[in-house]
Amino acid sequence: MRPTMEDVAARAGVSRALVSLVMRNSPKVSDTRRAAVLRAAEELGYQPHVMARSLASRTSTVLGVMVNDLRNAFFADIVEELDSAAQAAGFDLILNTGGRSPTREWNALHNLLSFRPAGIILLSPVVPASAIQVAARQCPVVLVSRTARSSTVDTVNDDGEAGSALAVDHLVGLGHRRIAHLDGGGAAGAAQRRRGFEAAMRRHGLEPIVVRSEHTDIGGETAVRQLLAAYSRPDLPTGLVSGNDFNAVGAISALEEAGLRVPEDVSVVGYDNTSLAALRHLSLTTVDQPRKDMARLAFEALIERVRGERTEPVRHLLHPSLVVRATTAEVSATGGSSR
Amino acid sequence: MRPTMEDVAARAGVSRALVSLVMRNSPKVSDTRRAAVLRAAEELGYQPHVMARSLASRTSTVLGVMVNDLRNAFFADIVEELDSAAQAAGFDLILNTGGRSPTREWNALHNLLSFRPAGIILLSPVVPASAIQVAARQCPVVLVSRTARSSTVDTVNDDGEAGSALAVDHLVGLGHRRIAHLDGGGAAGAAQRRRGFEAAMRRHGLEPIVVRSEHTDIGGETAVRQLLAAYSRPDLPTGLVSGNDFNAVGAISALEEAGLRVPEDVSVVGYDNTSLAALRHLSLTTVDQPRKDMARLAFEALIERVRGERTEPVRHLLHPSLVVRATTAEVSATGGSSR
DNA sequence: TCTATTGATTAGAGCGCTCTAATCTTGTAG
DNA sequence: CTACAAGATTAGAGCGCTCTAATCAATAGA
Repeated sequence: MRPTMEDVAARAGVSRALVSLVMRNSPKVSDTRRAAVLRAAEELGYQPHVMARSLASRTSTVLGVMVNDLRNAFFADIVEELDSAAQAAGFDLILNTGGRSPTREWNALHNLLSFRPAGIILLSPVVPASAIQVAARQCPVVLVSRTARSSTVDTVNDDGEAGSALAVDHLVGLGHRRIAHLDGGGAAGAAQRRRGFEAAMRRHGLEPIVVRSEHTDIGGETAVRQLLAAYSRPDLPTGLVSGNDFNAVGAISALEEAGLRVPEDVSVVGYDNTSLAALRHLSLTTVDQPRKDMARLAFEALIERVRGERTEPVRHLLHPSLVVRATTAEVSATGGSSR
Repeated sequence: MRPTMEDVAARAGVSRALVSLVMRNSPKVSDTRRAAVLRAAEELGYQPHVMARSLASRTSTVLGVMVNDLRNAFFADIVEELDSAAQAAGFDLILNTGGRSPTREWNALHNLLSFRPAGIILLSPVVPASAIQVAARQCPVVLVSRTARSSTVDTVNDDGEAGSALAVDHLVGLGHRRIAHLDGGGAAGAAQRRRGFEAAMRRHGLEPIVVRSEHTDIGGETAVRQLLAAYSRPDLPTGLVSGNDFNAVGAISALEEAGLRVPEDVSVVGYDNTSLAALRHLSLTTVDQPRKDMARLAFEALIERVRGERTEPVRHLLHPSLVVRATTAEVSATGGSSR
């Protein structure tokens, strides 16, 4: 059996309560006793039992994190950042996945709640708002990559409309006028990105072209094939704004397969600035969401609520930035197409 | 305050103990009472408090998972799989990251242990064996992608030597004779992969060429440049076995930059079969570690220990397989080089 | 010398649950 | 009708800790 506080107390010749004070760094302990307790604890290899502590103190150091899809590097980055923030602040992360299914996610959420965590962060959840509301009644909840109306939950999002606009402005600045958006269908944030694209195009007095697609490389390929079938070469869009990086990679494949060069014939912009985009082999121009900042803001918002320092909801809308790499260039003299 | 068992008991007009039995699906409860309790619980929105439960029962449903690096899709996949296995078996995952630093990892490990978890799974840990031993004295420990001698810990690894051999055999079968390995330096499993490469080459009566590199795309680029500088074109290796997929992608970039075509002039094989390799744009021939199986075996091994069904250590060494895609081809008639 | 006063220490209740052992109900056999 | 086994229910201790209030020791003031 692992040593308990009682064991340490006995060995140090003090009471359990004193050991408790030492373990919590209370200032009202004499140096002599503190040293004795610390030594006894060391000798026994004692470690406080967080669960017992949390039960007795009616407070929790546990933060629940639900990730919609860990495989998505975007969330993995956020989780890493949350983890280090939590560690620094003395909190422990409990993590689980929702597997993109509302049912599984609902289960996962329940599991988290049964720990009576101090707070919960949901990364791009797909459960209905009512489920989130249920959770919010039990502890502070922060949503990342998902909006909410409820005044009891905070949200952190990137401004998808601004992100798409960034991409469009960049392409227009390079002389492109026929620009298409390969949209992400029902994926999180896809609608925003599409709206931003359309608005930006209109602002430039251009006609937005939208191809329904998906946030996968296959989706990008298929969409480009559709584009190739629908337009004669001289009329083909010279600029593509993909819903995300995977989609962009697929689009590039299909373009090259069709004998079109990137960026000489067609420029392509991705979204998310995943590690994929940064690969020199691809060197994808893409929109970067400030992941670190998003994670940090989410964490801070949560902690503020946990500490009861704030009751007003907070809505962070972060500004993305454009990372220009090698898949975009000035539209060519020939009109950027034909051949 | 959230309702407790006492509240449910009061509302259902029974004792707390009875509620406890119902919550644990005990068969020795009359249907009438069970229904009453369930209804009361429902009405109050009662949920058992896992921590209190674990404290009282002296058992834990918590499994600790430490991930060396979540950003690495390989581990993300394993975690996802572990999560679903855990959920199915009624366990909860507590996760944290070591950030590839032994110190941070040691902290993370301590945090996990302070939950008195039922067991711990370490994914490619970098802490010293002694630290693992300390953990193993507290609860069952399973190591993934790391070997151990201690009889109290189980391990799950892929057979890196066999994996490299697979790559070599494939290339030799395609007629390649000058084959180089871009090794992963100090990365986990890199030594094994190199040994496997060397052994396989010798088995074929060929001289192994090893370039010290890293498990990154930059590493792959640099290594190929070294190769290009060291060999005249006709003598350049026609086959490359990279330490992992990232490295392979970097290698391909550098080759193409130098005017060499993949796979016409040089064939390249990666390792890990990350989602990267599967992108049609890259279509990288690579060695696949059976991640799902690895996760499942790790979970099973842990649960067996947790349940006390086994005390003998278990050493799973999984056989990788080769996924042939588009970056390898028969060595060309011209000798596979020059020009 | 005696009482405040301050700081250090401890007793003891209790967090929400489980578990053992005891108690209460039945149903059934004698 | 009694006795008793089997099943259903509950009392109560206790898991490892925290927290309040009480106790104790030591110094200072009168």
